[in-house]
Amino acid sequence: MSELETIQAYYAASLGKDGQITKTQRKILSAALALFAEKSYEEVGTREIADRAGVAEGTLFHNFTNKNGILKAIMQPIVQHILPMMLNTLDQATLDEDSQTLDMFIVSLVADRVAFVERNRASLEVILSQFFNNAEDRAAVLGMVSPEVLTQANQVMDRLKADGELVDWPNHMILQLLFSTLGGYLVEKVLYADLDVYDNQQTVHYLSDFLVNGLSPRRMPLQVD
Amino acid sequence: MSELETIQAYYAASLGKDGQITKTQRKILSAALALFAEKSYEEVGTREIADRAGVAEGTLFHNFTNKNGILKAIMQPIVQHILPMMLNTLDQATLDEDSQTLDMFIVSLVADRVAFVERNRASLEVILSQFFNNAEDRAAVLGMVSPEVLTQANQVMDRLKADGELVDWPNHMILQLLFSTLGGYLVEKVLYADLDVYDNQQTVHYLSDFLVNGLSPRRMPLQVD
Amino acid sequence: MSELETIQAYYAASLGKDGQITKTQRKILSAALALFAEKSYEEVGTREIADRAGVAEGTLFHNFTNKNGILKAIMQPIVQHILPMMLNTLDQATLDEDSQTLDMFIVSLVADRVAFVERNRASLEVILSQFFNNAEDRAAVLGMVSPEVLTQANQVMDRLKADGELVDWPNHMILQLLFSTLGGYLVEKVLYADLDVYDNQQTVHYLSDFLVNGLSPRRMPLQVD
Amino acid sequence: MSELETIQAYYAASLGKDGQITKTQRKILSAALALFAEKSYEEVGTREIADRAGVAEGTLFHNFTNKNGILKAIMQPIVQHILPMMLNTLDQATLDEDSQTLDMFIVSLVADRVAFVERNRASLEVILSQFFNNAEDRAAVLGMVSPEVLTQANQVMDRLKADGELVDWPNHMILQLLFSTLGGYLVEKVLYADLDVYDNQQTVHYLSDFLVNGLSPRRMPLQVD
DNA sequence: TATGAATGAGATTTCATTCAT
DNA sequence: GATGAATGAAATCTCATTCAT
Repeated sequence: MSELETIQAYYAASLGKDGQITKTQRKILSAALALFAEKSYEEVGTREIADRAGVAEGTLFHNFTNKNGILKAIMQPIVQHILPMMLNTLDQATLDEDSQTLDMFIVSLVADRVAFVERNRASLEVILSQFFNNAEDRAAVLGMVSPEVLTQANQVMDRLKADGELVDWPNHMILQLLFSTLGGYLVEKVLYADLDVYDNQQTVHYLSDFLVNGLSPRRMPLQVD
Repeated sequence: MSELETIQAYYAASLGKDGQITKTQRKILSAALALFAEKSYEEVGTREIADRAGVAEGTLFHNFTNKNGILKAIMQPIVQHILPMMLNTLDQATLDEDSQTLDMFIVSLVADRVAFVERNRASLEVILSQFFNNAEDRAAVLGMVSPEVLTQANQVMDRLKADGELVDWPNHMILQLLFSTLGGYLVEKVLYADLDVYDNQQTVHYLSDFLVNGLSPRRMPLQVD
Repeated sequence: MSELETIQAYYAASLGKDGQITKTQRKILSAALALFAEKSYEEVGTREIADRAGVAEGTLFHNFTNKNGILKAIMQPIVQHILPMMLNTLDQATLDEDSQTLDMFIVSLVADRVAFVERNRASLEVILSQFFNNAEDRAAVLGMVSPEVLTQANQVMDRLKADGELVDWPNHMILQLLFSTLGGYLVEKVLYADLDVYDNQQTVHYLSDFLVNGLSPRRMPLQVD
Repeated sequence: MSELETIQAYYAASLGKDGQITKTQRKILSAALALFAEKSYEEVGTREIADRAGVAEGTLFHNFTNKNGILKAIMQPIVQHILPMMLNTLDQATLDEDSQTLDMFIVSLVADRVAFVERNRASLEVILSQFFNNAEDRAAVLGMVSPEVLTQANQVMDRLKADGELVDWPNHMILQLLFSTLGGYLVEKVLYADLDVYDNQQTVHYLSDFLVNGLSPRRMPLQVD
């Protein structure tokens, strides 16, 4: 949970010489992030970004190579950290204790994700939009799932199955259901920032409980004809 | 399941005078659909559509008011039918029998959705992309959920809860989990058309079982601290 | 001498589908040629070309891929024909008669070149300018001298030397002197279109005579210390 | 031959207050000269010059009024000295002795030019390029030929003609042929710096011999029909 | 109905130049 | 004197749309 700082904190790493982000760059990124979240990347013009940031249009290109460079600077930190982070927790779970149950594993996983979404709504909205609109960006996001991490995830799932903690379905399907549940929460949160009906603790409870029950081993499998 | 025809079938209704769709219009819509699915709406030019359709650029504007009109013609039938359809099944479920269980309800719901996604991959890819990229289109899609339908859905859920068939969580959260699971499947299917690992029957089984178990009433709720 | 038509005649080959050059394209090329000759390629804007041609700026790009495409369309016919043409005459000279003298060879060579320059002053001005300013264009022009043609030229010179018609210097140097004399005439003509002091016949006489005497075998070589 | 120093030596005169050129200015001019020779004036940006010179972009404008000021500083010394120099030799020739022959006159003329080109290849490449690309710069170069010098040149030619040393053609044409031969050598040298086939002494011999024979009085004029 | 040349507003990007530090 | 971030005008090019044929 220590790694769940705000995305803004990562800007520094990808910009400026010594990890320093200048005031101007912050103004530009902030304006661009707001606009990209309001509309879409394609619908926002560089003029508009410059105006909102209170700088000249040329200044954008003095600080970023491209209009696309601005987008990258917004996405990069998330793309470079969100998935590793999500999968790092998996790692933790593996190492912690052999006797770990599905409960504990899923609860900690969900809690981290919920907190992260909560803190980075705007950036995630941009990423989400790009993910579905731009094949290249999609590839970038998905490319973060390294083979090793997948192997690790599979090991965790296999162990949980062997321990009788996890339903005996293909790992691929289990992952899909896990991502669906978290992704659905993300979408809800990102698109309806306004209506914050439930508090986070409640949300963590619902999502975790749903996943644990949905993925626990069955006594009697359901019959489909 | 009777309503699960291909989207293309709806084109006629939204075009031409008397529900007739001309050969030219079909060529254009078909080319545009393929291109919008390959890239994104913004990245596809009218020149490109005309080329692929084998007509002149001007012809596009004789048959559709706008470039956007082409997109609408592609989305409209889905947007006007998919959600009503999804909620119609809810309706069916309500009316059928009082003694219905969560099992039966969810299985039929999932089966219909899976079959529909299977048949309309390309169109759904376009809609999905637009949904996350264009606030207006998103509103259009979401606007389809009429208050009456929501009322209906709530009634079903309330009845299932009263019958001890459904976990006693807020209806809003239950719907979110339902849509997440189906949406996750949609995304997987739409983005990875290539890798068709599991057959549909299997998929219906996994999704349904996951939902039924996840949404069944608990004997002992999970503890979160 | 039959090939010395105006450059404009070659435009057709490099444009339009069936060798047809449209009215609009002619207007654009004509305006661009005039402007490129007045100023330089870099100093002429597309707006300016469009204005002078009496068309919209977009029309330029409807008819040519690039601003550079316009330049190419102006240069291409010359580059593709001028050097082959110049060297064709060499070919003629070789084939015509064995008994040919340096006199006859040079006179026909010079006469053709002079007529050609006379007719295509503006286009040649553009080419000349590009030749000295753009490495790529220079390569294009020089690339026209195919190895075969060089071989041919060398054969002619070797034969003339053997016949005692040509000074016994390296072929490379003889070619340089030939091109210098013709090139100097070209520059003079192109840069000072106004002052047409001498008529063409006179010019042909001076250049030819200078070359013949300069390149005839020596009785007594000049001493340099 | 005493005046054939390197162009760099003239920089001092046109810069700084008292003919002093600072270290920074030298760095800038050196970088700019290299770049202008590699590409063309228009294609080289101030950023690029600054980078190559190892100074800040702003420093360029502290030392030169303009980007164009840098170009001028490079060209000025040549333009202000090369032509005067070339014509000075004419002057020398005139004054030296009455009994001078065409031979001796041309040999000394050519030898000086060849040595000069040899030493100032890069600067001359820039000038050559500008000469054909920029009307203003061309005027500047040509403007250096003062009427007096022309008069002087004409006197030399007239005397040589009277002495039966020079062919009886218009002086204008004789000058053109002289410049063509030297200019052709310049172009060859400047554009193909790499392939240095012949040594200078040989080159001087060829060029001089060619000019002397080409410009000696004829016994029997060539017939053109 | 279909065509495709023409349009012109608008988008991104470059670049010489300024100026506060 | 030197710096380099900021500037904004101008340049090239794209693209949905119109309209005469």
